Amino acid sequence: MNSKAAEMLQSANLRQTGPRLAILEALLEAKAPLSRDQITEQIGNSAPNKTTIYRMLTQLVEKNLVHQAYLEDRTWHFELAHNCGRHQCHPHFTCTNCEQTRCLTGVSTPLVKLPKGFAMQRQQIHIDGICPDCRATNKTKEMKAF
Amino acid sequence: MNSKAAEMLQSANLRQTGPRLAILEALLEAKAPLSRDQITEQIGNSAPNKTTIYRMLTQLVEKNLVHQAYLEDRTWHFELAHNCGRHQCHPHFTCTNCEQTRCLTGVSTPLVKLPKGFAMQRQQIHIDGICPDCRATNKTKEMKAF
DNA sequence: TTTTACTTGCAACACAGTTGCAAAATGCTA
DNA sequence: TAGCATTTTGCAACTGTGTTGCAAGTAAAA
Repeated sequence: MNSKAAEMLQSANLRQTGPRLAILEALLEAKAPLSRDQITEQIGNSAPNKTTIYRMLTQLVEKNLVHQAYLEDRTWHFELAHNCGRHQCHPHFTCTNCEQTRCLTGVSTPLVKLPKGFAMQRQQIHIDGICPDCRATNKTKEMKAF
Repeated sequence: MNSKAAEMLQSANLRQTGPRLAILEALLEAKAPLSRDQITEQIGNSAPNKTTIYRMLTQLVEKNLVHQAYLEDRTWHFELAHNCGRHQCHPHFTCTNCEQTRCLTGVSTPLVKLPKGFAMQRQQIHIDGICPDCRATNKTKEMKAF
């Protein structure tokens, strides 16, 4: 039993229900941002309806417990709001070969200096490239010309 | 007549057709990345079918004449590949009040230093916030808490 | 002008995410 | 503990961007 999930629900003033605990536990175990589909898969047979998952995630985002990023495969990905600064999360890296997205939590990422008049709420950095695994095994389908 | 558009088609080895010239001219006139819908609107009555627009944009992206960004309103936005470095375009700024996206071509944006083993192909920076116009007129629907 | 290959438009489709509503679960109150 | 108001859930139908297959149209080479 993961009581961290229960704690988080309590701190967000949300009722403790099976579906909610399952979704939070999936996010707690994840090492990268998960799509709705990946959450369903991770939970398995007892996974809640997709509508429920989206609604739950929306609530968690509102409570600032979860961050969402919109990736180029046209799906939202969700992750717990750990390791995130006031104005930005860590950067995300998507491998153009294996198409996995991972978090780069260790790298330094200065905020862009905006021109006068602009007010920043959030800065997101997204990097495409080849991940170490794919480079090592040299299984790249095609090295795009860059 | 915009002969720049014709030139671009020639350099890309693409036949000169009405729809193609119209799409390119729309992009040439634009001051911000355009969605497919905005391109249609800009061209007006004689706008090509949406399938044609998507196919044309895909070709232009392959020829590296156009860059595309996937914004949070779930649509691709396209702009000419001007002012773009080898590994990154300028950052994009989306106002959370008026929901307009604009290019920040003047700001300095260092590349993130990736951990060992990662190879960068492209870095994209996206910033959410309030644009000067909305701050000046103070018409913000709601200032999100940040 | 003829021919060939490329382009276009249409209709049908795919698919992530949303909405309305009725049924079920939660937890508060008596 | 039983009853009740409120929240949560699941289902089905829907929305809207973007894609695909195919037949008809067009550019430009021969």
